[in-house]
Amino acid sequence: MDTSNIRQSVSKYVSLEPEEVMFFTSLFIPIQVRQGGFLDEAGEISKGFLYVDSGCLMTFITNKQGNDQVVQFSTSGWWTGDLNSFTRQTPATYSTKALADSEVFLLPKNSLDQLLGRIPKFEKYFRIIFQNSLITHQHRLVMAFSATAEERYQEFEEKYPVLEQFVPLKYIASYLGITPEFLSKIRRRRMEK
Amino acid sequence: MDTSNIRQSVSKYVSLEPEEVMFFTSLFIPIQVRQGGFLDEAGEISKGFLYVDSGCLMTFITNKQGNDQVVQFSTSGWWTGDLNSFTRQTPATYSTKALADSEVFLLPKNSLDQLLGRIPKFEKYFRIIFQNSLITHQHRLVMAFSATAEERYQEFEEKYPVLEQFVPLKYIASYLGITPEFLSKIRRRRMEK
DNA sequence: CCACTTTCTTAATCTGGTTCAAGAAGCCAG
DNA sequence: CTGGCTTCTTGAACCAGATTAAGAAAGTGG
Repeated sequence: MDTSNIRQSVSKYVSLEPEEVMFFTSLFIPIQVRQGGFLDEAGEISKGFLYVDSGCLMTFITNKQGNDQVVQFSTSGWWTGDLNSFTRQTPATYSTKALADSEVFLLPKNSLDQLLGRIPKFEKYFRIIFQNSLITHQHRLVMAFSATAEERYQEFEEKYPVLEQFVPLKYIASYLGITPEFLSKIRRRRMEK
Repeated sequence: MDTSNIRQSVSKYVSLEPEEVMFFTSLFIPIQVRQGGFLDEAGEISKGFLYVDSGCLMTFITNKQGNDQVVQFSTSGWWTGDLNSFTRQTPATYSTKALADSEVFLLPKNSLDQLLGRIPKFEKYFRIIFQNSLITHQHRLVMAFSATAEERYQEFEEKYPVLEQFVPLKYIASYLGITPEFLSKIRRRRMEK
């Protein structure tokens, strides 16, 4: 499997020596997963942190009522996984599955520890990854509380036009924090205008 | 102003040489702020990243309807600020003000850049800070979408018993994503049981 | 210690979004 | 091509929480 995508992602923030590149790419476990396949399952300890090379994943939690609540969609170039389970090696609350045939790099906990120990520059890389993700999450939280479902849907469409092509609407509804029925209603209201 | 609190926070994740401690403490600007005072204001470029040494701050956004939507409360040992404005030096969307007389360390952008350049160990420190904050935000998002206001209030009380002592209820309501009137109703419902 | 402002509560009414139920439309696997 | 599964839509009844308005309580500054 080709590592050019992830190497480029890293080189956007830190520059590496050739032997460092060799080392870091050797730590990843490449995984090919078919649509519907799972990469991590709630209840088990997270297998690792996940880099999406191609395809699309969703990370979600199954709540008490038995509904899947989408926490994040991840397309190529994104990291995902259950951070808490991963770092503390405790049973995961989130599951991650493929919404399309995908190519993923899995970075197990001890590999990340090795990586950070040997090439501290990766601390910077992940610091920036987490920082950006944090900014996004803060924004989503504000939107969840102060925007209507319709406004959230509109922003979603503008931000992730590609996702709308192939992600089932019920998952988009879940990501937006509404029921599929209501998303349907919003979409119709739209068409009528 | 005493830097022992923040030095301890850093030493929890990275160990520093004495001269490194000297350097990093020299970069912070200590600020004393009275209850109600502002540390950052939406529209302006963030003055810096904020470490709360004592007291309590709240970071919030004023939405179109003119209501303050609380993004975060920060008590001693917490970092806060408008990360996006801070890193990109663009006008802030969030404001930060003191909910009690507070002692704060301000770390301006160029000081942080210097710090990370000279002592890369701080990349690790902030990587962990952001990572933990991200985990918390993901959880809050899930709760926002799949728990009732009452459940969220209960969790808030369990997690931040101290905050409830002195933070005005209207801000707690805002943090929970509900109106003060509804929080009032929840509280009464509680008492009656 | 008194006016003024802010916070908190209560109650009535209203609404964005849910729930339930059922049909229509896709989408495979055999 | 077809039977069965999952997704999507529609509509009616319903509910969690918002809005509006008004009074009570608590700060706070002069």
